[in-house]
Amino acid sequence: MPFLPAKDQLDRLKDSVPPVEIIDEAELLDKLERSRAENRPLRIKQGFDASAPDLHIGHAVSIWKLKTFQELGHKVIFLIGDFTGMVGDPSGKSKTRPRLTREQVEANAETYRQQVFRILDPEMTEVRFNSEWHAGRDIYQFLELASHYTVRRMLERDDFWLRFKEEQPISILEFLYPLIQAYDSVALEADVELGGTDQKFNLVLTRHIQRAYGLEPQVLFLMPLLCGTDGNEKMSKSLNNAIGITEAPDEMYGKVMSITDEQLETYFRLATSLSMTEIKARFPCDDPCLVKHELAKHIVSRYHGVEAAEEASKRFFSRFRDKDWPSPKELIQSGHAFKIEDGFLPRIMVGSGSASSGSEARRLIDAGAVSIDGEKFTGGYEIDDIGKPHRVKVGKRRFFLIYSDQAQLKQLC
RNA sequence: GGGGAGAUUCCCGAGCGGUCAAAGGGAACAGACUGUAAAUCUGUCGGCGAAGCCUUCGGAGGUUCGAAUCCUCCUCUCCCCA
Repeated sequence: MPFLPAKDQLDRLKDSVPPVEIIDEAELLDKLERSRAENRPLRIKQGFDASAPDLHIGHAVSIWKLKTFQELGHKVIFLIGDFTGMVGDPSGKSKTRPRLTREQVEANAETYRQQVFRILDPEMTEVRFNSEWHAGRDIYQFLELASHYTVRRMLERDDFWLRFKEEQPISILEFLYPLIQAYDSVALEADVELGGTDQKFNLVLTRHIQRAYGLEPQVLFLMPLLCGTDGNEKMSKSLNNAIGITEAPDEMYGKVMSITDEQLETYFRLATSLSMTEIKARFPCDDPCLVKHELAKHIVSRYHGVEAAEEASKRFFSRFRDKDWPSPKELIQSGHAFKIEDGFLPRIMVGSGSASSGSEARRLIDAGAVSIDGEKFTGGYEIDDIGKPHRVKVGKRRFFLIYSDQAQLKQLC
């Protein structure tokens, strides 16, 4: 497949979700020209931490951009930071992050593959691990790498400087990390690297190190960060504000519905493939709820298809607007049916996963969060009539079915 | 190497011998309300078939009728000096 003219490629790359910054655009054009002249795809790299293998729609912002590069005929290198994961990054205040074992890294890598190939084309993707070149390096090579940068410049990085001023610990290892990462681009001879704007420092350092090793520096694509569903922090699984790209349609839909109204337009811009004109046409809007439903459908269909999105939307309406309960059949099919021995509710709730301990279950019951067959449950902690199946609701969105013998289930189906 | 400060529940952070399962805030969960799993208000927020009991305040010992609080040692962090 012949490559498009450099300028056309650049236009495509700046379309849809444009990068916040390209360092440097002229260099990129030059690389694109040469790649076209030599009929050689560019090597487009992005690195991912091996310790947290769950990709969310915030990561997806730049993964979709990788996809665009693939569509233009370039090669994507999906780098998994397994070496760095196995060393164990001590950053993050008090607790040392656990080191990953070889097995965990393998398992995480597999999880990554499953997730990332929902977006990327496996044929044009190279999955690499940075232990390939780091694991066997001797200390001389390592010291040489370390000689290319200074403490002062390292301290320029915002979060280091902040922690330094705040008298927070910074381990030497953390200083070394950006260098280790930077070497990845040397080993891979990357032409372009993508990353969030929060990675700017690390990525700029990468160019410096590539030059030090006699390579042409890679072009950086700094991609915008997507805010989490809470509306003020960057999306991250550990902050519990993330929408995973493999989450079930209903979960995904509901989570999109829980974003704040202020984030609505940003989500349209960063998490859908709609053009700027299409998005602009919707704002300012006087019915955010309606537009949010539209957004939810767009996002769900991006990962699960249009049909699944429509289904999820219908279920959302019936469950939260009309307050319908799922039918027994649905509950059985989705694995939310539990056989019980007796009617002691706290244990039933723990068994069904709707409470993490008996104490929590009691609190939920006391707070009036539990309904059985449509009625708020107020009968203490014991269900009297266990001779027939019951539908149980805990809070707004946890439903399950309980039954005491198999024959009852058959009747329901 | 010397001197000083500190480590508290998911996170931040008060507590400095009994009234401590530990203030306050954030997160989370629930209830009410709604246009929504937005916003707002209210409540809950270690475990136990719940009477009472058990386990938690960096780790290990000790003092005391009684320790998150006092003592000893250890581990880790920050600051100042070298």
